[in-house]
Amino acid sequence: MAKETIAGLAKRLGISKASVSYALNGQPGVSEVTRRRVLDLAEELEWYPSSSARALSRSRSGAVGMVLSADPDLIGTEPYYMGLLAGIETALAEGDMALMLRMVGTDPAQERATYERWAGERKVDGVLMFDHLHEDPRPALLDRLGLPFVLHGAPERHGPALFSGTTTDHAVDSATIVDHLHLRGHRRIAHVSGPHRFLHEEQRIACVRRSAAAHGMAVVTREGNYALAAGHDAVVSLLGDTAEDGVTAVILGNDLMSMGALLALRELGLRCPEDVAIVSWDDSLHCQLASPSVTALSRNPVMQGRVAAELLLSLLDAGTLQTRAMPASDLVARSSTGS
Amino acid sequence: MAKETIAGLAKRLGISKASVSYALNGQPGVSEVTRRRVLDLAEELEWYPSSSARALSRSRSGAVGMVLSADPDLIGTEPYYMGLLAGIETALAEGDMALMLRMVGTDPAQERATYERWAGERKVDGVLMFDHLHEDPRPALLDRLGLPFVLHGAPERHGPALFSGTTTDHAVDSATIVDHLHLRGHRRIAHVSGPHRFLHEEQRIACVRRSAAAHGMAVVTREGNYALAAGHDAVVSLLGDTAEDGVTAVILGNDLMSMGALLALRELGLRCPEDVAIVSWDDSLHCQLASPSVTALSRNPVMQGRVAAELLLSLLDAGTLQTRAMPASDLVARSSTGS
DNA sequence: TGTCATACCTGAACCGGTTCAGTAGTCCTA
DNA sequence: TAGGACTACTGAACCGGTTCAGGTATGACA
Repeated sequence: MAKETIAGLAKRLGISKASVSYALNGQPGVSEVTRRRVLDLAEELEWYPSSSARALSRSRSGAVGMVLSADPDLIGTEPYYMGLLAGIETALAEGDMALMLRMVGTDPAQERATYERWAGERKVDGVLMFDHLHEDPRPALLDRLGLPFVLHGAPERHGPALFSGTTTDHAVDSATIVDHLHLRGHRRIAHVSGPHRFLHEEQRIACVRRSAAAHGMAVVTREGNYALAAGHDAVVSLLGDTAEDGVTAVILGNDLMSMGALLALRELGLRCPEDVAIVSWDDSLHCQLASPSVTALSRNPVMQGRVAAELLLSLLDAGTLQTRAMPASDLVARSSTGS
Repeated sequence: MAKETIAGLAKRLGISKASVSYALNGQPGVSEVTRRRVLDLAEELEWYPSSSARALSRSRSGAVGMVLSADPDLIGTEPYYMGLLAGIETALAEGDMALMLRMVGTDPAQERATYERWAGERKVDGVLMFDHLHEDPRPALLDRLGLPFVLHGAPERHGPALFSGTTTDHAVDSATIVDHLHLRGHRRIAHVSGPHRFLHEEQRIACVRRSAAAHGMAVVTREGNYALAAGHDAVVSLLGDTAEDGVTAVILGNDLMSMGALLALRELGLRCPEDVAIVSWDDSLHCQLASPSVTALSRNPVMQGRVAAELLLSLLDAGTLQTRAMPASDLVARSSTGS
């Protein structure tokens, strides 16, 4: 079947292309009876607007882009991103926007090159980004490129927003975790964070310190990279032969490192939660299924993705910069803290 | 900065748009010195072709689409798809194609509506699909819509291919699993498959039966839906109070159901692998981390995604229908079968 | 009756590329 | 020296929408 076009519809109805366009887009300039005739014919012939023609004349691509940077072989292990993606996609679909996905390696230059290309080719109308970095070059880059964006996990700021983004109150989340441990009698805890280059990890570290200090608790910190082995190694270094300080609880930056921590405890002959308690800063099926099951902060990635996408949509069609605070996360108490 | 266009380049160089276009696309019709001048200027001005203009005039969108149908809240639990996605995306990027992702619920009508829309709007040049269904309406639909596609997990066919796709030799995979169990002394096994509406599940059931029969082993089958609870419930029904037959090993259709099976065994007070062995038809971190760790068929989703995407690329630019057989999967022997 | 506002509609330009048909100039060959 | 082949280039049409400036017809009002 040959594709119908606006010109085709116009010819069949004996009217001009312009009228057909006005009718189809609900714009004034056509009578109700003409509009109906156009709409009926369009439906009958299964006419759809050509997305590229529309993109060209409207200078809007109708798509937003998202770059996932991670080792392709490890990407499947992060359920958090899949959840985000699901939330993002449902919100975008409601706003009639398509999602363009790109996966690149861990080299940050690739992510930036992708943005440059997208902007140059006008392939996406906006971009969703994650994880604010220390001295993050990306906001300035995107501003220079004229690409609207939303940063999921933006720093909290007082005063007017510099860009759209979602924020998380790390102080509340930290207090939730630390209080939980304090209540269970822990006085010396460890915090194995993700990489320090992520701003939110720095903030978490500071907030955990503050919350602990308020209870008179001591904190040791280690830097991990979110991989299983990092959690494992950190725990070995904290609690193995060379350890001197009596750490009785470990907070780990994500679910994978928490799993690594459990493995390490088993190797070291330490019982969980009797000897050492474990808390994960990210919930997932892994935390539920592990034995012992792991107490975790539940962050609801689907909802977060949805909110981030909604921010982007409103930025795109109203130009309103805004930040939105994520609701505080709930702690799901499980066996690893003796609950 | 105002966007540069081909017309702008042409004006600056004092030549025609046509020459600029030829020069930029490596087409004949311009002298080498002109080509260089165009290329140099384009680089200097950071010119990129407008994707929508190009799409319009070439009648090619430069994107391929993929619909993931699943409950948004459960999508994160299937690492297999994330791996596929990663493989697909890297292959597409090499072929300079963008990936358009759409997530819909479990209603198959939504998937079909998406294809209709994509075809009507000419938003994608082709589509990647998964999981051949019983009497699958999708190939016929896509043919009618004129949308090229690749079906990952197509039925094996003798004779010319009706469409492009990847195939898996379920007989080999089944034999791998069944032989492994036979070798360990199991004579009565259970097979908890995924939903029968998937063709590959039917084939797996038949192949397991055949492999088992060859060894004189008996097989009981149950149908699951890939969810944790399904694996749990199936095992309870197979091995709980009401069970009569002495099943000593259970094959589960994916990693989640395998985890459910482990939970059920624990509840029933059965030891794994001493009382009952478990094999998962899909490997993942869950299988590695479970205790006992679960013997699983490793399917390498990243590679599979890559192959599927390559098939689509060659279909799009050469029109060659082809099917490609996936290499046989390896069985990763772990504790759940006493390895 | 003339003037004006309004509703409805149209031709043409435009978005930014690709591509076809045609022109001029050069060189080779008979 | 005419003819043909080839190279380098150009103007214009085209892809399929959107949108602007204008053109009629109609009715309201003075």
